Amino acid sequence: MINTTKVLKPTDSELEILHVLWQKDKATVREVHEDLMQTKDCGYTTTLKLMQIMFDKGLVLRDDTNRTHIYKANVTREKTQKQLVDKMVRAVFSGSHSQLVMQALGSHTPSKTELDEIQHLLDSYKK
Amino acid sequence: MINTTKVLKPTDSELEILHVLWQKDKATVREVHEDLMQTKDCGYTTTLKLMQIMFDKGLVLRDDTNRTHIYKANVTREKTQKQLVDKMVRAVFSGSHSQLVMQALGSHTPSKTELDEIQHLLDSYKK
DNA sequence: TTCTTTTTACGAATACAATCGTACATTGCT
DNA sequence: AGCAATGTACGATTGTATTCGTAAAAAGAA
Repeated sequence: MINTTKVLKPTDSELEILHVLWQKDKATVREVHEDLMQTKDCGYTTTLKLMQIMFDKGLVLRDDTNRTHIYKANVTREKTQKQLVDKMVRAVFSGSHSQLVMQALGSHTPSKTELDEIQHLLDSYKK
Repeated sequence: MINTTKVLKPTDSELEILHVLWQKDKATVREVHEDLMQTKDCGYTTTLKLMQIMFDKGLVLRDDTNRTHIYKANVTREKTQKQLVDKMVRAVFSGSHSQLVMQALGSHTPSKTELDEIQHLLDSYKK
């Protein structure tokens, strides 16, 4: 039996594309590329190639019924974030989640709303 | 005038070495290697080469007075952690620190002590 | 139909991280 | 002195991420 549940860790560029797909739900290469161009500068075929690689890896799905393929993320924002945070906790904070929390909290003042959200989560642990 | 204040982002392997150096303060390649071998498997020259690269990058300092060089971290744990967390916040959480906090907090139950630490930091923001 | 545009597919170049092998110098032991 | 062990330097290899150029097919415009 082959293990097919291999972890799919997106690279930095792949993450940029996933952000667009998470936001748009479905999109063509052209649409993703136009969006990316707002913040980064690269050729159309670069975006295309990346999305093809992501398809090979299983990071995205695509509908190739028509000539212009429609792409869709095949990993959720939440799972991906959790996966990358866990990796960072292990590599940078020797496995201590709360050390990361302290660092992230300490380097940026949260707004009132954010403060409340975090407090609420904290309270749920206190019981 | 050359800009010498370039950001030094350690790679995963370099980070492993930095952890050892942060813990030991000063160490030889041999000492770092022995330590690393507890968790990873690679040859001595691999560790040596990595530490030489880190020296070239300015990530570590070394005393080469004697044949056996003594290495020392040239970046602090705190600055490095902050730098990597900031990068992750940008790449994975679109710049929202509190989103990262929520994710890190939500995926792992903190101990009583950790809870108190976080609460204390939170309280300092509430005023 | 003919020319241009759009799109996919794919090979190639470049850059960097990580690993190792080998050469050579120094140290210490017999 | 002779030899093994230890250490540094450095080139070579491998793998992966990123980027781009080019070819070919399909679609659309003139």
